[in-house]
This record gives sequence, structure tokens and C-alpha cells, in this order.
Amino acid sequence: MAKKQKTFRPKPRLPKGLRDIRADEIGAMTNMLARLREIYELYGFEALETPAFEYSECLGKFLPDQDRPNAGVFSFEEDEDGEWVSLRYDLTAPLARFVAANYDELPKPFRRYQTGHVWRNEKPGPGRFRQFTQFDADSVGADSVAADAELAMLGADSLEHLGLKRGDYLINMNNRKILDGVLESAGIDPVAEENASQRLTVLRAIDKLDRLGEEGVTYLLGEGRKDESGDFTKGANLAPAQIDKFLVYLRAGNEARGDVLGALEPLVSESPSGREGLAELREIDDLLEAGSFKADRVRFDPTIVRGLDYYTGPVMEAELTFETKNEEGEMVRFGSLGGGGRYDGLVARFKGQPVPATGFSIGVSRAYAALEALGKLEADKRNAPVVVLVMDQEQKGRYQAMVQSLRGAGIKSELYLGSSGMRAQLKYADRRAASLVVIEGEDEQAEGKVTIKDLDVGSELSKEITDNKEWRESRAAQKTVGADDLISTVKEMLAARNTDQEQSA
RNA sequence: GCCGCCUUAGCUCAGUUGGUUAGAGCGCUUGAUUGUGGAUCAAGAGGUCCCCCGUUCGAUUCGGGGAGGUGGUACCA
Repeated sequence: MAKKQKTFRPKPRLPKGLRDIRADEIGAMTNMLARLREIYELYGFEALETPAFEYSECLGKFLPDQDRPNAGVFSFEEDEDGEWVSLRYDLTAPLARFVAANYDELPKPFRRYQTGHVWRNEKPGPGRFRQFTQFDADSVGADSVAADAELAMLGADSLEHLGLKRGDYLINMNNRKILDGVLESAGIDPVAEENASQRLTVLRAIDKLDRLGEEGVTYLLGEGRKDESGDFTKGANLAPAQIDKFLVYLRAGNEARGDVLGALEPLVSESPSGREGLAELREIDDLLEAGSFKADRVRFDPTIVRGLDYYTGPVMEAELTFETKNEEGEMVRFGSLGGGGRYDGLVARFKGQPVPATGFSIGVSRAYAALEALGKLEADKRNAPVVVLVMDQEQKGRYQAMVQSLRGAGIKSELYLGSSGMRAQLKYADRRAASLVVIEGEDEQAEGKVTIKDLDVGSELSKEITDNKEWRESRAAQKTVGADDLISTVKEMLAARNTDQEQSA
């Protein structure tokens, strides 16, 4: 008995956390990137591109675990020389390398923007992928916090230029030095190696106020906390008096910037670094006021904690202020749309001398998801193609010539390239979301005419018709004109569609 | 990473108390309605019931392991 031959058929699947992106999203994404580019250039940043991967050692000491280059980042060893290279996990590390390599010839401060894919080898989640797009602006070589203030303004302007309304988003700022200050005044050394882990635990607890509330944070500052899944998170084991200090800090609020500064002052003023951080935020506040960026756009929020090994001064995070629901009606949290801060130590890795730098990054993929949820990404039908039907397969040349003349007139158009009948061709055009269909069958040809049908209008009309005969005979939403008028009629009908589109938009 | 839940047709999901031909709705393909995408009617295609190992005469169903997804948590440059 013959055995069934087993042919290996790979499943057409993607590695987890990766996805294909289709035309509508590419279109929307292209628009978003163009808008961001406008703002970044308006602010005077210059463009830069760097490669997708670099030597692992250049990307850095900020790998989570230096012994295993594959943790967190995608890395591979080059055959010929055994050197490790890694896909970039952000655009800042490559910038630091670029600046260090070209330091002497760059204008300082060096202000550049950059966009591209970055990759992270970690657990994907909803709206969180292993390949995604960032859009960054950074000032390298500027030690004044004016650079940080500028990035906050750029962040706010960028989000609005993408279509978010004022009030839909906030840029929340804090300062690493203030966090150090409050640690110090609670009796925790902000620098000493031996309590590094306790320090991290405390700061991470502060970061979680928005999710866990004061109660959860209190547990995390004390003995620890057990979550709903039964998992236990170790706490910082602080004394009650210390915990109280942090609770007061958390209540410093985030409404008016001046009030926040006022509330923080008594908490951190005993600490030199706290005083410094406060002074920096005060200066940033002045600059924001001077630029008319009020607290409805940029706030101070003492609970913002970011990149603890990384950021050295002001830090900021862009967040959405509203909640949305997914298809199943569940509440969705979008996390932050972007963030940044001052990283005075990054370039120093290469140079040995400190080079102050600060940056801001927008997570474009996540911003896209947010705009989509907000319904700000209605499909743009103005770009839909005209499809020329092939009514007689023997005369393809005639139809090709029509397509050619449409294209010559700058009209996006295509010849139906399949071999099916008219019905299937219209179905194809429908699914392509075509705008118009050009029909030249026997009848038209005999009279030297062409028929042009508007698919959107047709589908509107079909809703009111239940009788097939009527539907077919009404020849809904189409015009028959002299063949010479093809181009002008198509242009007219497209123009009519476009004004409809604009009115409804 | 840790804890829970899920995985059957392209999609959403039934179902098999372990038994021979595994179903529905929608979608898809083709056809009918003399050259019109909707509606209707007819026919058809499409499944290693996530994968591997085990128990069993027999596993899509039971057990173990794994993968993927999902929710929470941790981490997040």
C-alpha cells in the first residue's frame, strides 16, 4: 500500500510581535511621518539616518544584560571576525555613536531628528510590537535646560499637528534630580552602590501611582504587594516615617506648574540635587510660559520616572488623557505615546568627557493606534484608482490605450488584468475601493462612447433597491459620454467625489 | 520572566460522554437573473480539530510537555 506522500508545507506565519502593514495604514503612517517631519524641521532640527544595526558594544552598556547579547535586543555574530552586532533598540544610542565619531566637525549644539524602525526582543502586547517606528529629536551639546523645555514644546506641537486636540494629551515632566532629592531627604542615599536596589524599588513604586493608587504604592514602599494574579512583588521595606515622606511627595500634584514646584520645595530643599532639580524645573516653567505653553499642554508630574540608569536631569512623557474602548468594548490603556529626557552620560561613553544631551521620542506606531481609536484616520478616498474594465478580451489594446491616456492626464488608473467576466471585474473594482470604473462594451463602441460609473454613489443607490432587475436596469450612478470626453468626464466625476469627501470630513 | 485563561474552515464560533462521512453563520469561488459591484437562488472549494510525546483496539476529545494568542504582573533603553 502506497504511503501518503508528505510534502512539507510551511505555515505562512510571522514571528511573534511582528506584523504586516497594509496600504491604508501605510498611507496614514506616511502622512503622520510627514507631519512630524514638518514640526521637527520647523523647530530647526536636521535630518539624520543611521543603519538598522551596529556593533553591540556601540549600542551599549544599556543592554539589560551584557553577558547575553540576545536578551532584549536582537543580536548576531558576524562570521568573519566574530564581532557581535545588534539591531538598534532606539535611535538615541546610534546618535551617541554618530556624535562621538563626528564630534569635531559637528556644530554644537547638534540638533538632529531621525525616524525609523527599531527592534526589541521582548514580550509583545497589544499595541506593543517587536518592530516599531520611532521619531526622535535630540540636542547634543546643550547643557541649558532650555533644550529640554524646547523638546517639551516640540512634543506638544507634534501631537497636535498629528490631529490630537488640546486636552487629549499632556506632556508630563519631572526631574531625575528631584527624585534623588526626595530620596535623600527620606534618608536614602541617592548615589551609594549598596542600596541601589532599594532605590530602584522606591522609584519604580512611585512610577506606579497612576495604576496602583496610593495604597498599592504604600505596599510597594513597605513589605511588598500581591497582585490579582497572586504574584508577589517585593517591597522596599522602608520605615513608616519614610513612607509618609514619599506619600506627601506623591500628593504634590500635577495641575498648575507653579503649585507643584511650591509643594515640592519643602520636600527636597535639604538636598543639593533636589534644589538643583527644582531650579531647573523653575527655569523650564519660565521658558514654557514665555512660549505660551500652559498647563493644559505641559505639566509637572513628580511621579514620572523613566530610564533610571540613563536619564540624568529633566524627563518627560507624553500621555493620552482619555480612555478608549476596543472592538469588544473593553477599556484600553494606551501607555505613553512618547517620552524623553536628559542623558548627559551617553556620549561620554565614547568620548571620556561629558557631553550633555537631551531628546524626545514619539512612538509612531502607538500614536497611530491612538489616532485610529480616536477615529482621526478616516480612509482617504481621494486616492482611489479608476479601473478600466476589459469588456472584450480580444481588444485589450483599446483599453490599454484608455488607461494610458488617463495616466497621461495624471489620473491614477489601472487596466483590469484578470480574465473574468464583467461581474467579477466590478467586484474586483469594488474590493479595490476604486473610485470610478470605465466601461466600453459593444454598445458604447458602436456609438463611439464610453460609460463611467461612480462606485460609491452606486453603492449608496443600491441600498434602496431590492429588485435585481430594477438595480441592473437603472444603470445606477453612471454616465455615458462621447469617447473624446473620457478624460474630462472622469476629471469632473472625481472632482465631485473630492468635494463630497471634503464636506463630510 | 511569573500567574491564569484560550487555540476546531479565511472570520466568529458550535460539537464530539474517546469511535468510522467534524458542522453552522458570515466570507470566498463559479453559475442563474440577455453587459453592472448590492439583494435573491443554485452549486462548489476550503480543516494534520495548534504541535510533539504518552495512555488506548482507537485521541480533535484524556494526561504530560511545547508553541502561539490573551488578561494580569514584572521589566522597559
